[in-house]
Amino acid sequence: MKYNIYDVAKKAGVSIVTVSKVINNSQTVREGNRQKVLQAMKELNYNPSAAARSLASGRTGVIGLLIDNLTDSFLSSALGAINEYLEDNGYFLALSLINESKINNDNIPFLFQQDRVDGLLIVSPVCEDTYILDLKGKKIPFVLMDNQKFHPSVPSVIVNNYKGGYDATRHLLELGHKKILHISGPGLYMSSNDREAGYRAAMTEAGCAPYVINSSSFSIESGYKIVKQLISENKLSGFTSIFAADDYIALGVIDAFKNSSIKVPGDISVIGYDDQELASSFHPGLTTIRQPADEMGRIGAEMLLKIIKGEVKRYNTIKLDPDIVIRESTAAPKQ
Amino acid sequence: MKYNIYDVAKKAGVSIVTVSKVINNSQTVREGNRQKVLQAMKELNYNPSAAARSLASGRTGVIGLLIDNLTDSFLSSALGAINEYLEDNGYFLALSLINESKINNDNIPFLFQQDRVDGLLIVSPVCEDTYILDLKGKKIPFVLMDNQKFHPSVPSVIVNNYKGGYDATRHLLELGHKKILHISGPGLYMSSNDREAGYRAAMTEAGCAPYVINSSSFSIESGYKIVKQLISENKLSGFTSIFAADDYIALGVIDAFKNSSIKVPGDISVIGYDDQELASSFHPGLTTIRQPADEMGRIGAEMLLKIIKGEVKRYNTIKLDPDIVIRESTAAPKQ
DNA sequence: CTGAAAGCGCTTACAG
DNA sequence: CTGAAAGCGCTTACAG
Repeated sequence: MKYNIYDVAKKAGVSIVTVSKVINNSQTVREGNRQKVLQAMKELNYNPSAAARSLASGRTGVIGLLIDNLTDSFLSSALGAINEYLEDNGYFLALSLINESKINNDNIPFLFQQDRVDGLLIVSPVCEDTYILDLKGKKIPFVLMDNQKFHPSVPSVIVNNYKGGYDATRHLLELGHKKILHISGPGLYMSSNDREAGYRAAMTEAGCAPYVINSSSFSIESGYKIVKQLISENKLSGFTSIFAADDYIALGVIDAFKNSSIKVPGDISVIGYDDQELASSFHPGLTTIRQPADEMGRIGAEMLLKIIKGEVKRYNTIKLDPDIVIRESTAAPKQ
Repeated sequence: MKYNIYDVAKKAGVSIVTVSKVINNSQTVREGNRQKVLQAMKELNYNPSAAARSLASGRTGVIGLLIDNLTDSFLSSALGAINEYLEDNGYFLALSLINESKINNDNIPFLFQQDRVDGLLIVSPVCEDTYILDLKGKKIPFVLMDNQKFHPSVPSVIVNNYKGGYDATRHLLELGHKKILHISGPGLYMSSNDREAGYRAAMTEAGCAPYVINSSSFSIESGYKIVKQLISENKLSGFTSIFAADDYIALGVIDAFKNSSIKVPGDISVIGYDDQELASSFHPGLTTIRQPADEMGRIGAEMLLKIIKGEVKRYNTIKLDPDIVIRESTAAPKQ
């Protein structure tokens, strides 16, 4: 019941080479023959063997994706775009969920085997240095996405976090806020530092003094705790708005305000970062900075395929700009 | 620089058959030879070609996973367990993100090709009937996980939603609540109906009258809207607690209460379902029913491998029991 | 326990 | 535009 390329060739009355050419969309096949082959393939319900094609051609048709966290709706959205682009181009996606903390030289991910994948997409790595060298040594094509550090010789697509931080602050400034508190993300992440730098630049430019508190993690709990402590120490007075380094922190901040009967945005405005799915779910809806996840996914996948096909020589980094999404959590300060 | 099995055989001073046996962990290799082969493989940094192995053996070593949504922390946790089990057993995971609404006979997912995968894991399908037939026809082994309908002839691992609904209600009853409102999930899902049935059984058993409102979706927004409307129509009075069909609904419910200055659990208790990551993030922490996601993932993956290896003849459905996780959102009713 | 031989199903120069 | 031939790198009976 399972047919091979010889069965198709016989049925179509051509050689297997011609069948192979039809399978591979080669232009050098007479239209009449192409039709005969197509017809035969259909009648036999023929599917070329992926293994045989890989073995003969040296290509696998699979792209590996390394990612350590899927709960993030930003990543999940990027993943959707990647998957779509890849399928459209005849590749398919193999997943490696990694806990980066567990990676070391003895424990190189499964997919890092030359013949398993044609290329690798590495999403939001924290300690990318660990494998960049390994990958380069093995000559496996790869693209970094949403990476923290800048690697001049590695193709990557990242988001302009400086601009995001700047725009978030500008939004608050334009509403009339002057005392704006920034809750920054973990210093481990370049994105945290960039967002903070954007905030500082906007503040300085406007002649306002920056105030920054550091959050130990991008989490609801952390935002909640920070605000609770600020309130209990009475250090919040004077601030009319908060720019949180991400939506989770912002959500925790707002939760703390709700539990303390402080109105958002009536008493204080809050802006987040990422436009997670949750940002629009609670009331008030969270004003935030949207990262172009879909675009990032598509561009990264596109870049990788180009590298694989050898259409690209110079590796470059593409930096995408975020947008602001205005909802209800920000408003002009009370007079 | 890329070596094959002949290079290893020559270096080790044995035939390629012996090398192959070492690769495949065959027991019939003299220990001394095994060591020589292992040594040679190491020195040459040899990796067997996955494509060649697939072609020769007819096995691919990849398991396809069909899933349509990754933002759910329940699924994401199951996925982690699946991934781990599969890697430990030498398989690797190919992902197909599908929008089930787009599936039809002309648009059968990519992975449904006999020679691409050794088997398929189908997680939380809504309209599984569409492909069960297709898959059976193609004789691709598969396991359904967290499926809605009961398919006697299909191996699957599901969670006992009836028991979850019953236990959630019992918890409230035992705290002393009598007027318990249930916000049920979309009727499209079997899980919604089962949870509701569990609720009704517990209520009836306790001699309490059930009250059910239907939520059109498992979402924060929906829970929020329902409660806001209940409050505005003054229909909430009398109820001392709410059992929401999932955590998202519960979170929306609590959010609405916060915005209306109704205290949880002081004025009203709320229990959710799923133990999403978010359940413990907000204040008060949400009491909820935890689904054994890890266990489900591992058992499903295990089942599939057994089927693939032919170790299983009878297909059966495994039903797992959920646990209750008690946090701060439930308490005894006010006197 | 070991190995010679056949075969898995394609693709890729190459010659025509 | 077409096809004969070689080769991709393994696994699997089978015989010894």
